[in-house]
Amino acid sequence: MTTARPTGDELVAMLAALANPLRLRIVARLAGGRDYVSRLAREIGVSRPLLHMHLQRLEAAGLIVGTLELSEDGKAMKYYEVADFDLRLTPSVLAEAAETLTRSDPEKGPARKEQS
Amino acid sequence: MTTARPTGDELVAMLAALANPLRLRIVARLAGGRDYVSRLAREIGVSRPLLHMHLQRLEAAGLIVGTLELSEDGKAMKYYEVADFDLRLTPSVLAEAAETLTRSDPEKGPARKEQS
DNA sequence: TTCACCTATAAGAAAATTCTTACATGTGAA
DNA sequence: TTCACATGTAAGAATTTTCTTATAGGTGAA
Repeated sequence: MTTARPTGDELVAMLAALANPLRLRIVARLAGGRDYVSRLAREIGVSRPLLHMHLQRLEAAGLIVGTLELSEDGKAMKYYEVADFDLRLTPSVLAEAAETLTRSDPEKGPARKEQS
Repeated sequence: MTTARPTGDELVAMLAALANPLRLRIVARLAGGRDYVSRLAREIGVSRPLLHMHLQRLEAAGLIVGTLELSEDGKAMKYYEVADFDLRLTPSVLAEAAETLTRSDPEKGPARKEQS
């Protein structure tokens, strides 16, 4: 199971990734089984470039995982599947996560980019 | 406790409301006790109009509740406190929520605004 | 009256997100 | 070769979100 105690920044990234109807439907679809990009695009009814962007966002947040595989007839297929996450959101959980936020903190100067 | 099974749209609104460092810190602060707008703005180090906007966003999502009260010396004070929510995010929970999404569904036409 | 508090909103700049269109690569089969 | 698949990225438009600044109203006390 993925990170039950993410840092504040990680949590924000996860929430932001899920806070979008299309991405929520993508996760829902993948929860029913792994799938590759082109097929997923057809099923959901979205252009491939757009889906590609959303998949990257979800993967960056650690909510899905992609694997590049070769099909029997030699085509490159990128399969995605959901990560087995389990997040709980309560006021106290959020309060704890907020303590590890590094961005947008007026006290410490805003949004220093983390380096490499 | 607030809505353990929100609709897809409600869930997206909640996640969007929490997917912001400043709003996360607002919730964290209120988790430690109720507070009124001006004081909260000073403590967090944000302008009042900006805080006002974020508070509205959080309240619209049902994560905090505001009450207008009169202080002893007759001033209007708007107190906010956290709602007692408890959300669990797993692939299957999200899959279920996604079924009740009304916006951005290519099949049914995108994002019809709900009326009144 | 003027000041120090409290509330709220509007207007516009700035920045981030979302989406489209176009392009480039590769494979196997007709 | 050309077609039908698969992958990916880049550029710009359109939209939304974030933030600042300015404005307006209220109370009580100096």
